[in-house]
Amino acid sequence: MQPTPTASKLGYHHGNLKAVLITAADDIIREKGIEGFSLREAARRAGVSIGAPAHHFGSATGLLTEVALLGYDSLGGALNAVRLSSDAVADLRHLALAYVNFALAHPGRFRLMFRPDLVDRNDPRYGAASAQALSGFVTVIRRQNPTSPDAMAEVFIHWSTVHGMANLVLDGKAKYLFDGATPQDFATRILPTVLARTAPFSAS
Amino acid sequence: MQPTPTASKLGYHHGNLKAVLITAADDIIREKGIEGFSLREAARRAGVSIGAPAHHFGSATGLLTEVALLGYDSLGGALNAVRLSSDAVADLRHLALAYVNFALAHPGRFRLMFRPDLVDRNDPRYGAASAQALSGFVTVIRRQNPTSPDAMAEVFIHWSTVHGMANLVLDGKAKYLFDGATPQDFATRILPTVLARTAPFSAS
DNA sequence: AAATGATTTGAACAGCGTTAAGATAAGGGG
DNA sequence: CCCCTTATCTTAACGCTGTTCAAATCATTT
Repeated sequence: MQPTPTASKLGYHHGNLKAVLITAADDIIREKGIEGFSLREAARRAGVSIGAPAHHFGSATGLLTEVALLGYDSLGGALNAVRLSSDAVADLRHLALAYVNFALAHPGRFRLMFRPDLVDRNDPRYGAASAQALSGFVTVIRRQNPTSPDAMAEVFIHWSTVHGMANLVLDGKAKYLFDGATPQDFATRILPTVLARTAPFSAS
Repeated sequence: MQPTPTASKLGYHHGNLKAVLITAADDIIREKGIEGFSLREAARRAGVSIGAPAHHFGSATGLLTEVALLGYDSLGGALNAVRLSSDAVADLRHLALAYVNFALAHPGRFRLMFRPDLVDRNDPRYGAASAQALSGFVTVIRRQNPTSPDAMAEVFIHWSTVHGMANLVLDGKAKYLFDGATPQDFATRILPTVLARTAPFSAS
């Protein structure tokens, strides 16, 4: 089992404050978005004093970095949940759909994950979490074209496209192109037809 | 000439406070990024009291919205400065290059432009500014395929790709794929070769 | 039982955006 | 020319924020 201390509730030391603060922060971000987050509110929800988080995370960035890492895990989970076929083009479309849907389903987490001012990019776990989340794209590209020396360029292009779509939809920019479409419209109706228009990249 | 009042300097009313505050805010964002901005510092730089901006902009969002609109203008200028040829694929690559280079050259403005929590998306000028900035993409796509009913889908795909690239490079994510490449490396060396791999979309 | 080390508290500090009441200047109409 | 209206700016206050640090508390080892 986890090294969960016996005292899971109150007391001067209530055992797993660190974990409780992380889920509190994640809750706030889900409910009110990144801009609604504050270190003090996280402490309040954890039922602890305003100075307590500093001991575990050093600063607000430290706590938010944990939430962001959690976000990369869940994005990786969503992408790795798509069953790959033998059709690379179809696979890439499914991955794209999963990526955008993740952003729409977890806007707070998604936005935080790509806010360099709020997370510690030097955390060694960060690169690993990023790479793991993208492993699906790498797998498909590599399988489609095992010999290409710059398969990473193709991964980057695909990542850029889906990441750009996710951001533009999330920011409400798509409505300027697709007259007044809501994000929900977009995910269920527009995006599949858009993705159907993407062409496979020219094989090298 | 502009209705610039004679008193360009001090005095209880120093005439063009509104314009001065906008450029002060733009300066701060260029120097210290969006997170380094504060309404009070903008007031300080304009040599005016901390409550003065409220009268002209209502809130910090009001001032930042002006800066963002200025950003859309400059982005539009950069994109409209690329000379279009008769080769649609080449044109799209040049537009992509200009888009990413704009983001790298003006990271503060660029980030602000896509921060829905900091700008007033309901400002009527906002949609117009967005559309104008993208007009280059629309022109090229439309010319390549005048009859397509959903040319907007293709515009959206291109916009997504370049917007995603700009964000990923700006956030330092590209280094995970292109081992330790700096943003400068990326703009001058990597991006052109990456763009060379993008394929034209299948004509409908 | 005593000492050590890890947690948490509580108070303080500087900075922030916003608000409202008052001071100041500019301009128009008698 | 003077007064009055209106726009502009100052000043002070409120509540919020993240960070820091000495003191208090508890768990654990010695």
